[in-house]
Amino acid sequence: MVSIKDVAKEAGVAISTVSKVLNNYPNVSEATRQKVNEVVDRLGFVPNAVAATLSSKKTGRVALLVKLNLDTSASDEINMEYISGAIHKAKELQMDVITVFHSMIEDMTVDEVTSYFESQGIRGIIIYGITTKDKVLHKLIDKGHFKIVVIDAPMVNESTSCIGVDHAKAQYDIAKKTIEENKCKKVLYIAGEENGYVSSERLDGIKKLCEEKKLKLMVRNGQFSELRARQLTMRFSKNNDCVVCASDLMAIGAMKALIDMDIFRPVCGFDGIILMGYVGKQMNTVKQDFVQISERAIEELNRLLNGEKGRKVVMPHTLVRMKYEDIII
Amino acid sequence: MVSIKDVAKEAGVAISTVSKVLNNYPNVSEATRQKVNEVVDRLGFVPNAVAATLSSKKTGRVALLVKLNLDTSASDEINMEYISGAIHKAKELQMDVITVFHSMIEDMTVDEVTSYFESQGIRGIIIYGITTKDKVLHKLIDKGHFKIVVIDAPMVNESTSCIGVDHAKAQYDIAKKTIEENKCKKVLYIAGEENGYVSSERLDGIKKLCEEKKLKLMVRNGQFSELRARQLTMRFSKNNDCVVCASDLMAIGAMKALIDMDIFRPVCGFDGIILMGYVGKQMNTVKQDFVQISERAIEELNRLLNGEKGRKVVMPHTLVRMKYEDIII
DNA sequence: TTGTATGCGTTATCAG
DNA sequence: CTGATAACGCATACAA
Repeated sequence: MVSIKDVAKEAGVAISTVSKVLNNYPNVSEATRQKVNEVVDRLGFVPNAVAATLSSKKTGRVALLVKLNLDTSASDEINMEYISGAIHKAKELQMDVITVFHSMIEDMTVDEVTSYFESQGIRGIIIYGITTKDKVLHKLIDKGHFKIVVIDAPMVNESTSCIGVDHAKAQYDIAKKTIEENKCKKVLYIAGEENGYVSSERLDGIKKLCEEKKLKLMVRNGQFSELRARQLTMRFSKNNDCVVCASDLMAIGAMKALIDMDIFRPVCGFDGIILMGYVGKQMNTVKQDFVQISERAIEELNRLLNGEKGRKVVMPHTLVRMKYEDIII
Repeated sequence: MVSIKDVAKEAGVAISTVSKVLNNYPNVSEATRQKVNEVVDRLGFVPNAVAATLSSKKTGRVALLVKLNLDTSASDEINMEYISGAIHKAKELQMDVITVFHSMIEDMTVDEVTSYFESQGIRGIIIYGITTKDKVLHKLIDKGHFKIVVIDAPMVNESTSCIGVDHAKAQYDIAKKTIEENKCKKVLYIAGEENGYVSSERLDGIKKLCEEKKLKLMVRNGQFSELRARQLTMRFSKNNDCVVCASDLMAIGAMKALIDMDIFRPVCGFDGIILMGYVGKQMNTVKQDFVQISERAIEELNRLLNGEKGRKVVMPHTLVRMKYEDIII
C-alpha cells in the first residue's frame, strides 16, 4: 500500500509538504505542487481516510441516522433514495459516511449515543425522520457536540441546520389542485402521526385551504398506516367527496378501500413514491426529490463542519399524477 | 472524550494492560481484569474504532457493495433488507461498516478500487448482485487482497465465500407447486438477464422440472424488467397455460398484462417482496429472507477475517402466496 | 503478569 | 515556502 511517505520520498520533499499539497494549503510553491501531484498520480496514491480522521479534528466521519420500517416497502424506497443521495454526494466531497439505524441507539442515553458516535470518529450527523418523542435526539441537538442536519423538522441552532420541502404549502397545493379538478366541497383529511413534525405542518396546509375556500373539513388520524387509512376511508368517505392523505401509503390504503367499496372519490397523497403506480387508479401527489434533499443535506453538513452556522433550507416540491404506465420500465 | 489513557490512569495500570483486557487477551490476572472493566463501565469508555483500525491490521472495516436501481422500488426493498441485516449484525460483532454502491466504482480499474478500499481502511467486502460482466469485481476476488463474501454467485476461494439460497431448487419448487395446483401443461418461463448467475441457476430449475414432468417449456428473456415481462406475456401467454417468472417484479408485469388482456393464467414469481401484494391477484412466490442472508454474510466475513477459509453457504427458502391482506398493516 | 516503546498514516505546529 | 516533529488513540512485540 502506497502511503504519503512514499510520495514524499519519490517527490523528494517532506511528508508535511505532501500533506499541504493534498489539502490545498496556500503556502506551497506552484513548482512543488505540480511535482507532488505528478507523483501522486503516477503512484496512484489515495490518502488514508482512517489516518486522516484520527489525526485531524476537521476531517471526520458523518453518520446517516435512518428510521427503518421493515413492514412496508414504501419507506424503503424513500430511505434508499436518502442513503444513495447522501453517499454519492459524500464521496464527491471526500466525506466518509456510515449508516446507522434508529433501532441501534434507541435505548441509549445521550451520553452513550455521544460516546458511541465519538468512538466511530463521527463529527456530523444527518437525522432522517425525527419525531417530537425522540427525546435523546433532541438532547443531542441541544448539546451542540456534533454538527447536525435534521430532515423535515424545524430545529436550528449554532451547529444544527434543518432541511425539507415546505410541507404546509405542498399540502395546500396538492389538495387545492385535486379539489378544484373535482369540484369538491367536503374533505376527509387523513393525517399522519401526532408526534411527527411534518404531520402538523401538512395539517396546517389543508386547514388553510379549507378556510380560504370555505370547505367542510373532517380530520382523522391515520398514523401513516395504510390499514388505518383504509379503515377510516371505509367509515367516513361516504359523507365526504374527496380524500386527502398526508402520505402516499395512506392514499393507497384509501384508494384500495374505495375500489373495494365500489365508489369513486378523488384521492391525493404525499411523497411521490413508485408504489403509487400499482394501485390501478391515478392519484395526485406531491413529489419530493429525496435524493436531492439528501445531497443538499450533506452539503449543508459540510458547511457546518467548516464552521458555518446552522440555518433553515427549504427545498422545492412538484405536483404529479401517478399511473402504472409512468412507473413501469 | 475519554480515551484508553484515562482508563489506564484511573485504574492504575498501563495502557497496554487496558488494551489486553479490552481485547480479551489471556495473560491478564482476574484482579486487574475486573478493576479495568469496572473503570471502563464507570467512565463509559468506548474504544475508538478509528484508532483501532489504524493501529491494528486485524481490526478493519467492512464494505457493503450494493447495486442500486432507482427505477423500481422492488430492488429498494431487497437492498434495504440486505443493508439493515448487515449493519445490525455488524454492530453486534463490533464490526465497522460502510455502504458503497456499484456506481461509485464502476469505471475504476482493479488497482483503483483496491486503493480506494484500502484508503477507507477496508479489509472485507460483501458483494451483492454481481454478474458475469463485472470483470473488475472478478479480478478483485481472484486477487485475494480482501476477504470477500459474494451473495448469489458461485465464487469460492481461499479468501472468498459465497452465500445464497438454492436457486435451482427454489425455482423448481415454486414452479412445481404452481403447476400442480393448476394442472398446467405448457409453461412460459420469463428468465432474468443472461449475465446473472441466479438467472441460469433458476433456469436450470425450471428445465429440470419440465423434463421430469414432460411439460412443454417456452423460455424468453425478461431482463428482470417489469415492462419486458409485460410485453412477453402479451405476446406468448395465449399459447401457454401458466407464466413462471424469475423475479417478482416480472411476475407483477406479467400479471398486470394478463389482467389487461382479461385472461387468466397462474403466475409465480421469485423473491417474496411486499410489492407482490399490490397487484390485486394472489401469486405464489419464493420467499428469501434477505435480512437473514445478509446477517449470515457478515458472520461469514467475520470468519474469513479471522483467518478461516472460504466456503459455500446455502440458505433456506420458503414458498408463499402473497395477497394484499397479508401485507397491509 | 505487567509495563515500555514503537508504529499505523495523517494533520498541524513550529522553526528554519 | 519547506521540513522536522509532535500529536491522534490504540495494538503489539518485547522487556522487565
